[in-house]
Amino acid sequence: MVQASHDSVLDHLGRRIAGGELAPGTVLTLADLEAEYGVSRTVVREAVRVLEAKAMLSSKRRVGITVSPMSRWSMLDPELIRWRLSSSARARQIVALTELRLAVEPIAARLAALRASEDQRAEIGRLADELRRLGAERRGDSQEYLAADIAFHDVLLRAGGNLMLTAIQSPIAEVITGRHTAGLTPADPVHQALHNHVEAAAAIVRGDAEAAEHHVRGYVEAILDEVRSVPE
Amino acid sequence: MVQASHDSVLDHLGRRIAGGELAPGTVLTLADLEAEYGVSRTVVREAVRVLEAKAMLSSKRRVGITVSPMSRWSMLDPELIRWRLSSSARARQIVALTELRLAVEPIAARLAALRASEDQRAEIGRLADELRRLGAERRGDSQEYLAADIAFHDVLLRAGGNLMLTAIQSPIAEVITGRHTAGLTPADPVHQALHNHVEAAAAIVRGDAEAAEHHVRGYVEAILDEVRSVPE
DNA sequence: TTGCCATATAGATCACACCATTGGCAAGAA
DNA sequence: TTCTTGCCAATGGTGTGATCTATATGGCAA
Repeated sequence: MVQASHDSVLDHLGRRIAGGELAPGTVLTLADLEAEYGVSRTVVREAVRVLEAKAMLSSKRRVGITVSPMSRWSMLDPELIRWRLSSSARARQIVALTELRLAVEPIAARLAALRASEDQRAEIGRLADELRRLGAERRGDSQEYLAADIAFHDVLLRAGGNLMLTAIQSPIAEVITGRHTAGLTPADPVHQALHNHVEAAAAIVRGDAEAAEHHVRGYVEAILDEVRSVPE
Repeated sequence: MVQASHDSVLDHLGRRIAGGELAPGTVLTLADLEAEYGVSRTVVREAVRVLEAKAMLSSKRRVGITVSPMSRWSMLDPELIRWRLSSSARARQIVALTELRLAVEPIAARLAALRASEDQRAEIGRLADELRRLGAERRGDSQEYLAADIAFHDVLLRAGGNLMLTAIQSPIAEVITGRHTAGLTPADPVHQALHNHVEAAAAIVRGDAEAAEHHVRGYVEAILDEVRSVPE
């Protein structure tokens, strides 16, 4: 658990940088930040250290604290992804994240088909059934559908047994939720996408790596087409 | 720039956790760490904050600082990847990282074929030529080959224009270097792998996304087979 | 047995002091 | 004028003591 003061300074500063308000090259000083946030040096320093660890800032004696060029940032950092999702770069970040999903999810599905435990296979099958059922009942925009959708992707990524692939679960969940909250999920799910979910689940259950990879790629490609068509 | 004291404490503590010496559930206190490393609270606190940001530690009043379960860690964090590569989990980490490459590199190649700038296409072509030349001269184990190999993957990932995909460049470079340093790269490169590099480059140069993806997948699959055969 | 409360504990924050580094300026040399 | 040298002041880095705050825990009472 982290405290309010540190957390809020870190979060606010992180957002300002991620959102471009503090452009790369901008120089700050500890004294400035102390005064601005009205907190002690300790708090500011610790926040700066964390942002330094994400390669968003770099501090040098006699110079100050400089905002690093975006190309250096640890873009896979979940916190940074969240900040960018809540910034004006949101649309671009969603596309980038979906491209990452297009890379990761099919491979995770392949691994899941090979390595998932019995419990995980059962869980994936169950969740796919639920998605299908809710879809058939035209409840694709319900809370239950959202929960099942998130759980489905969560198990899928975890079942692959690769913690690095699992690591993008939380940003994915956030995007799915965001899409739902924005009212973009239709009550009547797109037939092909739902079909791919169900087929992917079936393939994982029976251990068919090729099919699992193929069907997952199918639905992520559909999502990618969709998010690319959203204007920035 | 970060200072010696902070850096070394962070690095050492990070390694101990990443390497499993400090198992999840282990409870530390600031006072312990202060005494152990012989530095002030400030330094320890900042190191702990950074590890907290990577979800490797969590601190709670009246309890202390607890090592978090591995499933929570930000496994895509470059620093954490480096720590794991230098721990006893090295072999497993290399396999996991190669599975990630299998996901990411083909997609990056596809995007590169679609989006690379003229300069980047030229650079990729040039690097592939150099790899082929050095390979033909049986200099696959030379420094030049290593440098060209790293540069090739670097441009490939960057040319896709997705900063999240680019972000795994440095761990990949580290693995390639590690493989080279360990003397695992033959003077006479495996023909098929080299061929796939050259074909992938040609495909990117001419903007053929399908072929680029296919050839990159080809060589990453070969690498994956290889690293999986290494005993832990 | 259950629930409340006092208390000790450990992190969170603050304020201050001093150190180490170094960018930039000024003086002097070429 | 241009370059070198050396000093100075600014700024982050580290250390320390004090105080605040949340909370795990044990003891007491109902």
